Amino acid sequence: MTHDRPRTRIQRRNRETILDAALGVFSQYGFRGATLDQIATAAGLSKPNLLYYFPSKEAIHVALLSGLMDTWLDPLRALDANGAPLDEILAYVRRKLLMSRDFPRESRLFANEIIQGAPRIRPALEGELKTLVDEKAALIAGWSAAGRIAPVDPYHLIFSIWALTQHYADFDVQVRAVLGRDRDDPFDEAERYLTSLFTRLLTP
Amino acid sequence: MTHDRPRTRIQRRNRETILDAALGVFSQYGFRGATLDQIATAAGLSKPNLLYYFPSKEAIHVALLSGLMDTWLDPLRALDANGAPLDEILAYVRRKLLMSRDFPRESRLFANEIIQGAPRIRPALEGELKTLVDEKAALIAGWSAAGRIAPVDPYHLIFSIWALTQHYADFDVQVRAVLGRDRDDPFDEAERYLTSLFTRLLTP
DNA sequence: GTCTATAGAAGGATAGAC
DNA sequence: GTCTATCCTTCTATAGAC
Repeated sequence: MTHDRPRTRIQRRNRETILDAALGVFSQYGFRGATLDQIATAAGLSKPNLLYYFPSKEAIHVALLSGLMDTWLDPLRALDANGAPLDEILAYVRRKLLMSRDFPRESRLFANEIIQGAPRIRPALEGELKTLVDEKAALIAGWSAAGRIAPVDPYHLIFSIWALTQHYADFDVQVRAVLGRDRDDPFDEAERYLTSLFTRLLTP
Repeated sequence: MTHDRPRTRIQRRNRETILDAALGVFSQYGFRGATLDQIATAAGLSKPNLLYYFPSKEAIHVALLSGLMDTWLDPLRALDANGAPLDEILAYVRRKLLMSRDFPRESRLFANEIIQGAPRIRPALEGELKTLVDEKAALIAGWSAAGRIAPVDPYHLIFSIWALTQHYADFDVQVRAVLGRDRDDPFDEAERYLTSLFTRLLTP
C-alpha cells in the first residue's frame, strides 16, 4: 500500500519532493490549470513515478489541502484569553503576516481554492474553521464589551486581519510593481503599518 | 474582419454574450483551468462559433483583462484633491466595496491574474497602475503632512483598502461560511465596519 | 453566421520491461 | 522503484457544409 503510509526513507522523501513541487504548481495555476507534467518536471521525476506515490492528480491536491487547514489556523488558535487583549491581537497579526512572508505558496493555494468556490474544503470552512472563529470571536467580543479594547465587530476584525496579511502574499506581484525597487522590504513596511493600524483601531 | 470592430447588432450582442460567459468561467478557474467548452455552454453557442468572434481562447481573456484595468482604477481616479480628506477616502472605500458586491467576477478575474504572476497585465501594473497610485499617494501624503488626516503610509493605506474590499468578493464563500445564515448581508456589515475602521485610523 | 466533423496536440492514467 | 511506451480522453483550433 504505497499510497497510504510511507515506510521507507526514500518513500517519505519522494512524497515530500512531490508535494513541494505540486504546491508551487497548484498555488500558481489552480487545480485545473496545473498539469502532472509540470509537477513531475518540478519534482525531477517522471510522470508515472508521481502516480506511483499518489493515485491521482486529485490525491496530490487533497494531500496538500488537508495539511493546510491546520497550519493555517494555528496562529488564530494561539490567541490567548489570558493575555493582554491588544497585545494578543497584534501578535496574531504578526504571526499571520509572517506566514504570508514565509509561506506565500500555501497562501495562494488557499486563495485559489476559495476563489474557485472551495469545492474541496467547504466542509472544513463550515466546520473546523467556523467553530474556531466563533470561539475566538466570542473572546474578542468579551474584551470589547469589557472596554479592554474599542468596540468592534469581532468577525469582521478577523476577516480584516486575514485580508490585510494574506494580501501581501497573494498580491505580492502587484505590491512590488506599485512600490518599485527603491523601497524597503514590503513585509517590513507592512508590519509597521498593520501594527499601527490595529493599535489605532483597537485602543479604547 | 470579424475579430476587430463589430459592425452589426448581432455581432456586438454575441461578443457581449461570449465575454459575459467567459468572465464567469475565467474568474473561477483561471486562464489555464478554463475551457472553451465551458464558455461555449455558458454562452449558449457552439465552440466553433466562439472562435468565429474571437481568434483564440487567449484573445477572449485579453479582451476581458484590457477592459478590466480601467474599470478597476476608476474609483481611485475619482479621489478628489479638493474634497475633505477623510470623506474622500471613505467614499473611495465605499465605491470599492460596491464594486466587490456588484462585480465579484471581475474582482476574481483580477485576483486570478495577479496570483498567477500577472503574466498578461504586468506592464499595466508597472505603468498605468503605478502611475495613478503614485499620484494619489502623493495627494494622501500631502493631507497627512498637513495634519488633515493622521500620519499614515499612503501606499499601504491604498493596499489596505484594496485588500479589505476585494476580500469580500474574492473570499465570499469563506465569509459566508463563517458568518452562517443568521446574519445581515455581509456587504452591509462590511460597510459599517470599514467606515469605522478607516475613520479611527485616519482621524488626526 | 452557425453548425458537424475532425485534425492535431496535450492531458491523466496504465502496462510492462528493467 | 523507476523508466519507456502507450491508451484514451479532453482540449484548442480548423475545414467545410449549409
